[in-house]
Amino acid sequence: MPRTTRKTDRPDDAASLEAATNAGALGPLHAYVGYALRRAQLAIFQDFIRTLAEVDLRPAQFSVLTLIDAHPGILQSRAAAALGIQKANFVPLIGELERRELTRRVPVDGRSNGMHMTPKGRALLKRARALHDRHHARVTASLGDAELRRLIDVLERLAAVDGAPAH
Amino acid sequence: MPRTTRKTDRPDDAASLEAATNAGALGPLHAYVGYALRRAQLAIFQDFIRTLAEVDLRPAQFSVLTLIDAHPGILQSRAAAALGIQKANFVPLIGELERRELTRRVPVDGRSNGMHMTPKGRALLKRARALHDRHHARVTASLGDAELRRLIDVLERLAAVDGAPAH
DNA sequence: TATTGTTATACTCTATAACTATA
DNA sequence: TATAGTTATAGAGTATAACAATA
Repeated sequence: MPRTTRKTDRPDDAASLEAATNAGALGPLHAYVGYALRRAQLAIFQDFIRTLAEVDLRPAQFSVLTLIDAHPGILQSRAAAALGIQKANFVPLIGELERRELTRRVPVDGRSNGMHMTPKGRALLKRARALHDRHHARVTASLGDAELRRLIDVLERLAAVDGAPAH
Repeated sequence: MPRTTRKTDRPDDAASLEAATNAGALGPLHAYVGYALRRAQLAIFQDFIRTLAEVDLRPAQFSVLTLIDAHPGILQSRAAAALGIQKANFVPLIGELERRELTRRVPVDGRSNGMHMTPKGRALLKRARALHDRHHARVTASLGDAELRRLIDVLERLAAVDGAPAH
């Protein structure tokens, strides 16, 4: 049961943010896109993290494997930039993947590494992707097909605000 | 009515997920709601953090001030729970706000504190809210009014997946 | 000179356990 | 016995600076 705030029943169509205020327990926060985004992202990631625990992967590791699988031989620097991860922080990330023999670094010239999946990495990614797809179906269960497409479209427009890392 | 299951309940979702694949530089990641959510949230928060820097507030501090202002006297524990912040992590957060004389803790019984805004806190929040509103207008500039309402609605449904912190 | 990968470091956010004092 | 607040601590994630080797 969602909170019967029946006190003030005025239509209150003011165009400002304040209009949607005083509704829930969070006050104006309820009307803020950034706040709603953060809560949704946290909730979904929590589900995703639990989902991936079965294959001992965290979201960032999953995204790296997915990217390498889609772009075999991609340079370390390109991969890091594409995912919005600092190259310095990327080093221990792929170091762990390589330690587990899921990926391989192959020098392409004296200073660059191409990144590749190992058979073991491909096998694990296949399992992880199956888990992800069930997770994805679960969290989007309340959304229609068109609604989902619109959501992704809107999110990508939002991500394009100035200050977003380029990729 | 929510779910548009046209055919059967078979894992068709996975197939449609793959369909939107191979499009961009990120491979399948482009079709994943969680990934799109994370990128959008990061981009918007980056803009928000820069926006609030002018009043030396971080997003969490802004949300605490907003909550206290909407619910004067709210208990520390209730506030932390409402914002999805661990009570242990809430202590240094409000300690800093109190050190800056923006909020005040008033004991209501021997073990509970009611939280209140100081005049200084209200004045700063007013400035912060003006900054926020400009930020909000900026990041939602590409969205129509109805689109914005739909987005918030969808995000709140997504945040309701099992595993989300209660509030 | 600019770029790739690397190390070291620091700061924020988050999570847990354990303690105290009160109810 | 349970709750509110606190302390301490550890783990992620992220950011910057500096460096070596190479282009």
